[in-house]
Amino acid sequence: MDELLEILKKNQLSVTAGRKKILELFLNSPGALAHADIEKNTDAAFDRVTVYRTLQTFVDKGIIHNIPTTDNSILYALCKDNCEAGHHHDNHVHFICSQCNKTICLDDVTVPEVKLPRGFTPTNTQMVVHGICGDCK
Amino acid sequence: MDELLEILKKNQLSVTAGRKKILELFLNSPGALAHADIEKNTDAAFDRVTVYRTLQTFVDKGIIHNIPTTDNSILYALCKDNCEAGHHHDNHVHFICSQCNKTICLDDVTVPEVKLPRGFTPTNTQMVVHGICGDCK
DNA sequence: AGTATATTTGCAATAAGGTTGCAAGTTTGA
DNA sequence: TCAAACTTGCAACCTTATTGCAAATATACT
Repeated sequence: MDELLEILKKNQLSVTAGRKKILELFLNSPGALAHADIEKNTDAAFDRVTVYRTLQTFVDKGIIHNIPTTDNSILYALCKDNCEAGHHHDNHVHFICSQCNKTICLDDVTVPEVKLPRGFTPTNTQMVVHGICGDCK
Repeated sequence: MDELLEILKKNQLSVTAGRKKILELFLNSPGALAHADIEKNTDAAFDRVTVYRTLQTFVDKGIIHNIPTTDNSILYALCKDNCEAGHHHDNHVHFICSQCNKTICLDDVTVPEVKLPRGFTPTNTQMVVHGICGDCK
């Protein structure tokens, strides 16, 4: 069975053209995508609202997760491991290239633990590294 | 001399009511502030545009830095150390409390180094820990 | 202190990003 | 194939952010 369909089925989502296309974009992208990237890559075939709702649905189901950014934008990337709804395992480091501006999931680089001051209880840690990626060097 | 004035002078900024008030807010806040927080705490005495421009000026001068967030908002916090324009040293961890929603600079917790895959050159790393802070426990 | 220059502010208009309600269109499963 | 459930697109709306320009303010100088 096609990987696309498999993912949608597994998450009990009905299969629509929009969801297939957007999920395909994520599967073919090495890094993260913003709402704007998706609109661009679909030639505006889908309504803005549909894209927003599809992304939200995917986040809710644990298919994608979002990445913190300093500028006012939301980036989304595939959850590589077995994320389930409401229970993510995206404990890898994200890399943002200052040159090409791409965001890449470093799936093999795990976020290290840090010792927090007394009283603080961590539940989830995110790490974003800025720099120059291999392609831009 | 007043700390407020000292900071503004040191950065060659003319001293205005807005800049004084906004800088004062940061000096009195244990954590990060969003644009909205500032508007709220100044009783809208200053135009929205002025607040945006003041924040941008402070970032440019290295007085404050911004913190990456997952939701679509920009948070700003004071640079504690000797940041200069274009050259920041905010290598500490940020903590966001899931309960009270405050963002706190953990000035004593340094961002650890991570080993990146071949080809990647880091320039700056940010780390955000989500969890429950001491006050909310 | 008074004044000229440079800087900053506020307003209005505009743009960008995101959300909601609802009717029409699709998908699913019997 | 058909009905129920879900998804989409449209329109309207809201929030957040940016820009140009004239009025107001701060600074530096005499």
